[in-house]
Amino acid sequence: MTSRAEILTATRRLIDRDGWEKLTIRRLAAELGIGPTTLYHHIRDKEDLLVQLLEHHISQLERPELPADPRDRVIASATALHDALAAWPWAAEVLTTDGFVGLLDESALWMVEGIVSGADEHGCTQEQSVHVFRSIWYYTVGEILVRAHSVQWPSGGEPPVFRETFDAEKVPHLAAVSGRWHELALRDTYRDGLRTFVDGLLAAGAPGARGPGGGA
Amino acid sequence: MTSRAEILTATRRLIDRDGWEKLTIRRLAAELGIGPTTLYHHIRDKEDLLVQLLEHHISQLERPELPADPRDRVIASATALHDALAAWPWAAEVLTTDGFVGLLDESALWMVEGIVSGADEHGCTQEQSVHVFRSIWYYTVGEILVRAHSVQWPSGGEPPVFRETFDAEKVPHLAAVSGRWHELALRDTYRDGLRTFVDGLLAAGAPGARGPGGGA
DNA sequence: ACCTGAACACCGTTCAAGT
DNA sequence: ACCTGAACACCGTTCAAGT
Repeated sequence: MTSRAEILTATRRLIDRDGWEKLTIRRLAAELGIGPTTLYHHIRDKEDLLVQLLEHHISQLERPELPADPRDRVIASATALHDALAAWPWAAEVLTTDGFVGLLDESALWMVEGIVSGADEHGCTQEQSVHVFRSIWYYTVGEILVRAHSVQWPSGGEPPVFRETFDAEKVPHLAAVSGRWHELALRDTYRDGLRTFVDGLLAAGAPGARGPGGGA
Repeated sequence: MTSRAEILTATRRLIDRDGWEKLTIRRLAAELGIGPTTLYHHIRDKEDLLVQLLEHHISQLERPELPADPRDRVIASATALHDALAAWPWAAEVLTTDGFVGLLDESALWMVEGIVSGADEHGCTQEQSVHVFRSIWYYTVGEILVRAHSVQWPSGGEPPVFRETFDAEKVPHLAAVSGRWHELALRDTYRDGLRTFVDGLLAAGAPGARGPGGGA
Protein backbone atom coordinates (compact mmCIF):
# COMPACT_ATOMS: atom_id res chain seq x y z
CA MET A 1 0.00 0.00 0.00
CA THR A 2 3.03 2.23 -0.03
CA SER A 3 3.32 4.10 -3.29
CA ARG A 4 6.23 5.76 -5.00
CA ALA A 5 4.58 9.14 -4.53
CA GLU A 6 4.12 8.58 -0.80
CA ILE A 7 7.76 7.67 -0.42
CA LEU A 8 8.98 10.72 -2.31
CA THR A 9 6.82 13.21 -0.43
CA ALA A 10 7.78 11.64 2.91
CA THR A 11 11.44 11.87 1.94
CA ARG A 12 11.05 15.49 1.02
CA ARG A 13 9.16 16.19 4.25
CA LEU A 14 11.89 14.57 6.29
CA ILE A 15 14.64 16.57 4.57
CA ASP A 16 12.74 19.83 4.94
CA ARG A 17 12.00 19.23 8.60
CA ASP A 18 15.17 17.61 9.92
CA GLY A 19 17.79 18.37 7.33
CA TRP A 20 19.46 16.46 4.56
CA GLU A 21 22.01 14.70 6.77
CA LYS A 22 19.24 13.22 8.89
CA LEU A 23 17.77 11.31 5.97
CA THR A 24 18.27 7.60 6.61
CA ILE A 25 16.38 4.61 5.38
CA ARG A 26 15.33 3.77 8.90
CA ARG A 27 14.06 7.25 9.72
CA LEU A 28 12.23 7.42 6.43
CA ALA A 29 10.56 4.11 7.16
CA ALA A 30 9.50 5.41 10.57
CA GLU A 31 8.15 8.55 8.88
CA LEU A 32 6.07 6.30 6.65
CA GLY A 33 5.00 4.07 9.53
CA ILE A 34 6.50 0.94 7.99
CA GLY A 35 9.47 -1.26 8.72
CA PRO A 36 12.84 -0.33 7.23
CA THR A 37 12.96 -3.54 5.27
CA THR A 38 9.64 -2.84 3.60
CA LEU A 39 11.19 0.11 1.84
CA TYR A 40 13.38 -2.23 -0.15
CA HIS A 41 10.38 -3.47 -2.03
CA HIS A 42 9.99 0.01 -3.53
CA ILE A 43 13.52 1.27 -3.95
CA ARG A 44 16.66 -0.49 -5.01
CA ASP A 45 18.86 1.22 -2.45
CA LYS A 46 19.45 4.62 -0.91
CA GLU A 47 21.15 6.06 -3.97
CA ASP A 48 18.22 4.99 -6.12
CA LEU A 49 15.91 6.85 -3.75
CA LEU A 50 18.03 9.99 -4.01
CA VAL A 51 18.13 9.90 -7.77
CA GLN A 52 14.37 9.42 -7.97
CA LEU A 53 13.85 12.33 -5.60
CA LEU A 54 16.11 14.53 -7.64
CA GLU A 55 14.45 13.66 -10.93
CA HIS A 56 11.04 14.25 -9.46
CA HIS A 57 11.89 17.69 -8.18
CA ILE A 58 13.75 18.78 -11.26
CA SER A 59 10.85 17.68 -13.41
CA GLN A 60 8.62 19.97 -11.39
CA LEU A 61 10.85 22.96 -12.08
CA GLU A 62 9.14 25.77 -13.89
CA ARG A 63 10.78 26.13 -17.23
CA PRO A 64 11.34 29.75 -18.16
CA GLU A 65 11.42 31.12 -21.68
CA LEU A 66 15.11 31.21 -22.55
CA PRO A 67 16.54 34.29 -24.29
CA ALA A 68 17.19 34.13 -28.00
CA ASP A 69 20.57 35.77 -27.64
CA PRO A 70 23.19 33.03 -27.20
CA ARG A 71 25.20 34.75 -24.48
CA ASP A 72 22.11 35.67 -22.49
CA ARG A 73 20.80 32.14 -22.91
CA VAL A 74 23.96 30.69 -21.40
CA ILE A 75 23.61 33.04 -18.42
CA ALA A 76 19.91 32.34 -17.96
CA SER A 77 20.37 28.57 -18.18
CA ALA A 78 23.23 28.54 -15.71
CA THR A 79 21.29 30.77 -13.34
CA ALA A 80 18.29 28.44 -13.51
CA LEU A 81 20.59 25.51 -12.76
CA HIS A 82 22.15 27.38 -9.87
CA ASP A 83 18.89 28.49 -8.34
CA ALA A 84 17.40 25.04 -8.60
CA LEU A 85 20.35 23.57 -6.75
CA ALA A 86 20.60 26.39 -4.22
CA ALA A 87 17.06 25.58 -3.13
CA TRP A 88 18.08 21.97 -2.52
CA PRO A 89 21.73 21.80 -1.49
CA TRP A 90 21.35 18.06 -0.96
CA ALA A 91 20.79 17.81 -4.69
CA ALA A 92 24.21 19.25 -5.40
CA GLU A 93 25.67 16.57 -3.18
CA VAL A 94 23.84 13.85 -5.07
CA LEU A 95 24.92 15.27 -8.38
CA THR A 96 28.61 15.54 -7.59
CA THR A 97 28.54 12.02 -6.27
CA ASP A 98 26.64 10.41 -9.08
CA GLY A 99 27.53 12.41 -12.10
CA PHE A 100 25.18 14.85 -13.59
CA VAL A 101 24.37 14.76 -17.19
CA GLY A 102 24.29 11.03 -17.64
CA LEU A 103 21.86 10.66 -14.81
CA LEU A 104 18.98 12.95 -15.55
CA ASP A 105 16.17 12.59 -17.97
CA GLU A 106 15.06 15.11 -20.52
CA SER A 107 13.05 17.14 -18.02
CA ALA A 108 16.30 18.50 -16.58
CA LEU A 109 18.43 18.63 -19.66
CA TRP A 110 16.98 21.86 -21.03
CA MET A 111 19.36 23.71 -18.71
CA VAL A 112 22.36 21.88 -20.09
CA GLU A 113 21.01 22.28 -23.61
CA GLY A 114 20.60 26.01 -22.98
CA ILE A 115 24.25 26.38 -22.12
CA VAL A 116 25.61 24.18 -24.89
CA SER A 117 23.32 25.64 -27.56
CA GLY A 118 24.22 29.18 -26.52
CA ALA A 119 27.90 28.42 -26.82
CA ASP A 120 27.39 26.63 -30.16
CA GLU A 121 25.42 29.49 -31.64
CA HIS A 122 27.91 32.01 -30.36
CA GLY A 123 30.41 30.30 -32.60
CA CYS A 124 32.13 27.80 -30.34
CA THR A 125 33.24 24.43 -31.64
CA GLN A 126 31.87 21.30 -29.97
CA GLU A 127 35.00 21.01 -27.86
CA GLN A 128 34.66 24.60 -26.74
CA SER A 129 30.97 24.33 -25.99
CA VAL A 130 31.50 21.31 -23.77
CA HIS A 131 34.33 23.18 -22.10
CA VAL A 132 32.01 26.13 -21.50
CA PHE A 133 29.45 23.87 -19.89
CA ARG A 134 31.94 22.05 -17.71
CA SER A 135 33.56 25.27 -16.51
CA ILE A 136 30.22 26.74 -15.55
CA TRP A 137 29.21 23.50 -13.89
CA TYR A 138 32.35 23.42 -11.76
CA TYR A 139 31.89 27.03 -10.68
CA THR A 140 28.21 26.49 -9.92
CA VAL A 141 28.54 23.28 -7.98
CA GLY A 142 31.48 24.67 -6.01
CA GLU A 143 29.50 27.74 -5.04
CA ILE A 144 26.52 25.67 -3.96
CA LEU A 145 28.52 23.23 -1.89
CA VAL A 146 30.75 25.77 -0.19
CA ARG A 147 27.88 28.07 0.66
CA ALA A 148 25.62 25.22 1.77
CA HIS A 149 28.22 24.15 4.30
CA SER A 150 29.09 27.67 5.38
CA VAL A 151 25.62 28.47 6.60
CA GLN A 152 25.66 25.85 9.30
CA TRP A 153 25.80 28.53 12.00
CA PRO A 154 22.61 30.42 11.29
CA SER A 155 22.26 31.95 14.71
CA GLY A 156 24.44 29.74 16.87
CA GLY A 157 27.72 30.98 18.24
CA GLU A 158 30.73 32.54 16.61
CA PRO A 159 30.82 32.09 12.85
CA PRO A 160 34.10 30.20 12.41
CA VAL A 161 34.56 31.36 8.85
CA PHE A 162 37.62 33.49 9.28
CA ARG A 163 39.80 34.30 12.20
CA GLU A 164 40.51 37.95 12.48
CA THR A 165 44.19 37.90 13.20
CA PHE A 166 46.84 37.27 10.63
CA ASP A 167 50.53 37.65 10.69
CA ALA A 168 50.99 40.88 8.75
CA GLU A 169 54.57 39.88 8.05
CA LYS A 170 53.69 36.64 6.31
CA VAL A 171 50.31 37.38 4.76
CA PRO A 172 49.98 41.17 4.65
CA HIS A 173 47.07 41.34 2.22
CA LEU A 174 45.01 38.89 4.22
CA ALA A 175 45.86 40.78 7.40
CA ALA A 176 44.70 44.00 5.77
CA VAL A 177 41.33 42.57 4.78
CA SER A 178 40.75 40.26 7.73
CA GLY A 179 38.27 42.47 9.54
CA ARG A 180 36.04 42.65 6.51
CA TRP A 181 36.45 39.13 5.15
CA HIS A 182 33.48 37.63 6.89
CA GLU A 183 31.12 40.31 5.67
CA LEU A 184 32.48 40.12 2.13
CA ALA A 185 32.31 36.33 2.08
CA LEU A 186 28.62 36.42 2.90
CA ARG A 187 27.73 38.45 -0.18
CA ASP A 188 26.03 36.63 -3.00
CA THR A 189 28.38 37.16 -5.90
CA TYR A 190 27.38 34.13 -7.96
CA ARG A 191 25.80 36.11 -10.76
CA ASP A 192 28.67 38.59 -10.99
CA GLY A 193 31.16 35.77 -11.23
CA LEU A 194 29.03 33.90 -13.71
CA ARG A 195 28.73 36.83 -16.10
CA THR A 196 32.45 37.43 -15.95
CA PHE A 197 33.21 33.76 -16.53
CA VAL A 198 30.74 33.33 -19.41
CA ASP A 199 31.97 36.40 -21.22
CA GLY A 200 35.53 35.21 -20.87
CA LEU A 201 34.71 31.67 -21.99
CA LEU A 202 32.76 32.82 -25.03
CA ALA A 203 35.43 35.32 -26.00
CA ALA A 204 38.11 32.65 -25.67
CA GLY A 205 36.02 30.18 -27.63
CA ALA A 206 35.04 32.41 -30.54
CA PRO A 207 36.65 35.83 -30.22
CA GLY A 208 35.18 37.47 -33.25
CA ALA A 209 31.75 35.90 -33.14
CA ARG A 210 30.01 38.81 -31.58
CA GLY A 211 31.03 42.38 -30.99
CA PRO A 212 29.83 44.36 -27.98
CA GLY A 213 26.18 45.05 -28.65
CA GLY A 214 26.32 43.25 -31.97
CA GLY A 215 23.45 41.22 -33.40
CA ALA A 216 23.30 37.68 -34.71
CA MET B 1 52.76 4.96 23.46
CA THR B 2 50.74 6.08 20.51
CA SER B 3 52.01 9.38 19.17
CA ARG B 4 50.38 12.03 17.03
CA ALA B 5 52.84 11.26 14.24
CA GLU B 6 52.02 7.56 14.32
CA ILE B 7 48.31 8.32 14.07
CA LEU B 8 48.72 10.66 11.14
CA THR B 9 50.93 8.33 9.14
CA ALA B 10 48.61 5.40 9.80
CA THR B 11 45.64 7.51 8.68
CA ARG B 12 47.42 8.47 5.50
CA ARG B 13 48.44 4.86 4.87
CA LEU B 14 44.86 3.70 5.31
CA ILE B 15 43.52 6.33 2.92
CA ASP B 16 46.17 5.58 0.31
CA ARG B 17 45.60 1.85 0.51
CA ASP B 18 41.84 1.51 0.94
CA GLY B 19 40.45 4.85 -0.13
CA TRP B 20 39.12 7.89 1.66
CA GLU B 21 35.64 6.49 2.24
CA LYS B 22 37.06 3.50 4.10
CA LEU B 23 38.62 5.68 6.77
CA THR B 24 36.80 5.02 10.05
CA ILE B 25 37.89 5.39 13.61
CA ARG B 26 37.56 1.69 14.13
CA ARG B 27 39.60 0.72 11.07
CA LEU B 28 42.25 3.25 11.96
CA ALA B 29 42.49 1.80 15.46
CA ALA B 30 42.88 -1.67 13.97
CA GLU B 31 45.58 -0.32 11.66
CA LEU B 32 47.39 0.99 14.75
CA GLY B 33 46.81 -2.20 16.68
CA ILE B 34 44.89 -0.49 19.46
CA GLY B 35 41.29 -0.35 20.56
CA PRO B 36 38.97 2.20 19.00
CA THR B 37 38.39 3.91 22.30
CA THR B 38 42.10 4.43 22.85
CA LEU B 39 42.16 6.78 19.90
CA TYR B 40 39.99 9.22 21.79
CA HIS B 41 42.85 9.98 24.14
CA HIS B 42 44.74 11.46 21.23
CA ILE B 43 42.08 13.08 19.07
CA ARG B 44 38.96 14.99 20.02
CA ASP B 45 36.80 13.38 17.35
CA LYS B 46 36.92 12.33 13.73
CA GLU B 47 36.71 15.85 12.36
CA ASP B 48 39.63 16.88 14.54
CA LEU B 49 41.64 14.02 13.05
CA LEU B 50 40.80 15.14 9.53
CA VAL B 51 41.75 18.74 10.17
CA GLN B 52 45.04 17.67 11.74
CA LEU B 53 45.75 15.45 8.76
CA LEU B 54 44.99 18.24 6.36
CA GLU B 55 47.15 20.76 8.17
CA HIS B 56 50.00 18.31 8.35
CA HIS B 57 49.96 17.56 4.66
CA ILE B 58 49.53 21.13 3.58
CA SER B 59 52.39 22.19 5.78
CA GLN B 60 54.58 19.70 3.94
CA LEU B 61 53.72 21.21 0.58
CA GLU B 62 56.65 22.55 -1.33
CA ARG B 63 56.25 26.26 -1.60
CA PRO B 64 57.20 27.51 -5.04
CA GLU B 65 58.58 30.92 -5.82
CA LEU B 66 55.53 32.94 -6.86
CA PRO B 67 55.73 35.21 -9.91
CA ALA B 68 56.19 38.93 -9.37
CA ASP B 69 53.54 39.77 -11.97
CA PRO B 70 50.17 40.03 -10.19
CA ARG B 71 48.12 38.17 -12.81
CA ASP B 72 50.64 35.37 -13.09
CA ARG B 73 50.81 35.17 -9.31
CA VAL B 74 47.05 34.66 -9.09
CA ILE B 75 47.26 31.88 -11.66
CA ALA B 76 50.24 30.21 -10.00
CA SER B 77 48.67 30.36 -6.53
CA ALA B 78 45.37 28.95 -7.71
CA THR B 79 47.15 26.21 -9.61
CA ALA B 80 49.15 25.28 -6.53
CA LEU B 81 45.91 25.14 -4.54
CA HIS B 82 44.27 23.01 -7.19
CA ASP B 83 47.14 20.59 -7.54
CA ALA B 84 47.44 20.17 -3.80
CA LEU B 85 43.76 19.28 -3.56
CA ALA B 86 43.74 17.13 -6.68
CA ALA B 87 46.35 14.92 -5.08
CA TRP B 88 44.09 14.46 -2.03
CA PRO B 89 40.46 14.64 -3.07
CA TRP B 90 39.44 13.81 0.50
CA ALA B 91 40.95 17.14 1.47
CA ALA B 92 38.53 18.99 -0.76
CA GLU B 93 35.73 17.21 1.00
CA VAL B 94 37.01 18.25 4.40
CA LEU B 95 37.48 21.81 3.25
CA THR B 96 34.02 22.30 1.81
CA THR B 97 32.57 20.81 4.94
CA ASP B 98 34.56 22.76 7.46
CA GLY B 99 35.25 26.02 5.79
CA PHE B 100 38.59 26.80 4.38
CA VAL B 101 40.35 29.95 5.22
CA GLY B 102 39.36 30.15 8.86
CA LEU B 103 40.61 26.66 9.45
CA LEU B 104 44.14 26.54 8.23
CA ASP B 105 47.26 27.93 9.76
CA GLU B 106 49.82 30.13 8.09
CA SER B 107 51.55 27.22 6.39
CA ALA B 108 48.64 26.99 3.92
CA LEU B 109 47.65 30.60 3.64
CA TRP B 110 50.38 31.60 1.23
CA MET B 111 48.18 30.27 -1.57
CA VAL B 112 45.27 32.44 -0.50
CA GLU B 113 47.63 35.38 0.04
CA GLY B 114 49.04 34.84 -3.45
CA ILE B 115 45.62 35.22 -5.00
CA VAL B 116 44.47 38.16 -2.89
CA SER B 117 47.77 40.01 -3.19
CA GLY B 118 47.81 39.52 -6.95
CA ALA B 119 44.33 40.95 -7.25
CA ASP B 120 45.19 43.84 -4.91
CA GLU B 121 48.31 44.74 -6.82
CA HIS B 122 46.51 44.49 -10.12
CA GLY B 123 44.36 47.33 -8.89
CA CYS B 124 41.34 45.62 -7.36
CA THR B 125 39.65 47.00 -4.31
CA GLN B 126 39.38 44.81 -1.22
CA GLU B 127 35.84 43.81 -2.17
CA GLN B 128 36.98 42.85 -5.62
CA SER B 129 40.00 40.92 -4.40
CA VAL B 130 37.91 38.84 -2.04
CA HIS B 131 35.47 38.28 -4.89
CA VAL B 132 38.35 37.11 -7.09
CA PHE B 133 39.48 34.64 -4.45
CA ARG B 134 36.01 33.30 -3.79
CA SER B 135 35.23 32.86 -7.48
CA ILE B 136 38.44 30.96 -8.05
CA TRP B 137 37.82 28.89 -4.94
CA TYR B 138 34.37 27.87 -6.12
CA TYR B 139 35.63 26.90 -9.54
CA THR B 140 38.55 24.97 -8.09
CA VAL B 141 36.65 23.08 -5.44
CA GLY B 142 33.89 22.23 -7.90
CA GLU B 143 36.37 20.85 -10.38
CA ILE B 144 38.08 18.75 -7.72
CA LEU B 145 34.87 17.31 -6.31
CA VAL B 146 33.20 16.54 -9.62
CA ARG B 147 36.30 14.94 -11.08
CA ALA B 148 37.08 13.02 -7.90
CA HIS B 149 33.66 11.40 -8.02
CA SER B 150 33.69 10.86 -11.78
CA VAL B 151 36.72 8.60 -11.70
CA GLN B 152 35.03 5.92 -9.67
CA TRP B 153 34.95 3.59 -12.63
CA PRO B 154 38.66 3.33 -13.44
CA SER B 155 38.48 0.05 -15.30
CA GLY B 156 35.18 -1.41 -14.17
CA GLY B 157 32.22 -1.57 -16.49
CA GLU B 158 30.49 1.03 -18.53
CA PRO B 159 31.38 4.60 -17.57
CA PRO B 160 27.95 6.01 -16.68
CA VAL B 161 28.98 9.58 -17.41
CA PHE B 162 26.78 10.24 -20.37
CA ARG B 163 24.25 8.25 -22.18
CA GLU B 164 24.69 8.37 -25.87
CA THR B 165 21.16 8.88 -27.02
CA PHE B 166 19.30 12.13 -26.81
CA ASP B 167 16.07 13.29 -28.25
CA ALA B 168 17.25 15.45 -31.13
CA GLU B 169 13.89 17.22 -31.11
CA LYS B 170 14.17 18.39 -27.53
CA VAL B 171 17.90 18.81 -27.01
CA PRO B 172 19.44 19.01 -30.48
CA HIS B 173 22.81 20.39 -29.44
CA LEU B 174 23.29 17.68 -26.82
CA ALA B 175 22.22 15.07 -29.34
CA ALA B 176 24.78 16.40 -31.80
CA VAL B 177 27.65 16.16 -29.34
CA SER B 178 26.57 13.08 -27.42
CA GLY B 179 28.98 10.68 -29.06
CA ARG B 180 31.95 12.84 -28.13
CA TRP B 181 30.84 14.06 -24.70
CA HIS B 182 32.52 11.37 -22.68
CA GLU B 183 35.84 11.90 -24.36
CA LEU B 184 35.58 15.67 -24.03
CA ALA B 185 34.52 15.47 -20.39
CA LEU B 186 37.66 13.53 -19.54
CA ARG B 187 39.99 16.25 -20.74
CA ASP B 188 41.77 18.26 -18.09
CA THR B 189 40.68 21.79 -18.83
CA TYR B 190 41.19 23.23 -15.36
CA ARG B 191 44.06 25.49 -16.35
CA ASP B 192 42.34 26.77 -19.49
CA GLY B 193 39.25 27.66 -17.52
CA LEU B 194 41.30 29.21 -14.75
CA ARG B 195 43.20 31.52 -17.08
CA THR B 196 39.99 32.62 -18.74
CA PHE B 197 38.30 33.22 -15.41
CA VAL B 198 41.21 35.10 -13.84
CA ASP B 199 41.63 37.38 -16.84
CA GLY B 200 37.93 38.15 -16.78
CA LEU B 201 37.84 38.74 -13.04
CA LEU B 202 40.85 41.04 -13.10
CA ALA B 203 39.53 42.97 -16.09
CA ALA B 204 36.17 43.38 -14.40
CA GLY B 205 37.83 44.43 -11.16
CA ALA B 206 40.26 46.97 -12.54
CA PRO B 207 39.81 47.38 -16.28
CA GLY B 208 42.59 49.84 -16.96
CA ALA B 209 45.14 48.50 -14.55
CA ARG B 210 47.10 46.55 -17.08
CA GLY B 211 47.06 46.49 -20.84
CA PRO B 212 47.85 43.36 -22.83
CA GLY B 213 51.56 42.80 -22.34
CA GLY B 214 51.90 45.92 -20.23
CA GLY B 215 54.14 46.10 -17.18
CA ALA B 216 53.63 47.42 -13.66
C1' DA C 1 49.13 8.91 32.05
C1' DC C 2 47.68 5.52 29.07
C1' DC C 3 44.79 1.98 27.60
C1' DT C 4 40.67 -1.25 27.79
C1' DG C 5 35.89 -3.74 27.11
C1' DA C 6 31.26 -3.03 27.32
C1' DA C 7 27.71 -0.36 25.95
C1' DC C 8 24.76 3.23 23.57
C1' DA C 9 22.61 4.87 19.78
C1' DC C 10 22.77 4.50 15.49
C1' DC C 11 23.70 3.01 10.07
C1' DG C 12 22.42 0.20 5.08
C1' DT C 13 21.06 -4.09 3.58
C1' DT C 14 19.71 -9.17 3.21
C1' DC C 15 16.85 -13.02 3.84
C1' DA C 16 13.73 -16.40 5.31
C1' DA C 17 9.22 -16.20 6.86
C1' DG C 18 4.55 -14.62 7.17
C1' DT C 19 -0.39 -12.85 5.08
C1' DA D 1 2.13 -8.97 -4.11
C1' DC D 2 3.18 -6.84 -0.02
C1' DC D 3 5.08 -6.60 4.40
C1' DT D 4 7.69 -8.33 8.57
C1' DG D 5 11.36 -9.38 12.42
C1' DA D 6 15.71 -11.01 13.03
C1' DA D 7 20.17 -10.67 11.76
C1' DC D 8 24.66 -9.15 9.61
C1' DA D 9 28.22 -6.16 9.29
C1' DC D 10 29.20 -2.10 10.28
C1' DC D 11 29.43 3.24 12.30
C1' DG D 12 31.11 7.36 16.11
C1' DT D 13 31.41 8.06 20.79
C1' DT D 14 31.10 7.66 26.04
C1' DC D 15 32.26 5.88 30.41
C1' DA D 16 33.55 3.27 34.24
C1' DA D 17 37.25 0.37 35.08
C1' DG D 18 41.88 -1.35 34.84
C1' DT D 19 47.50 -0.85 34.93
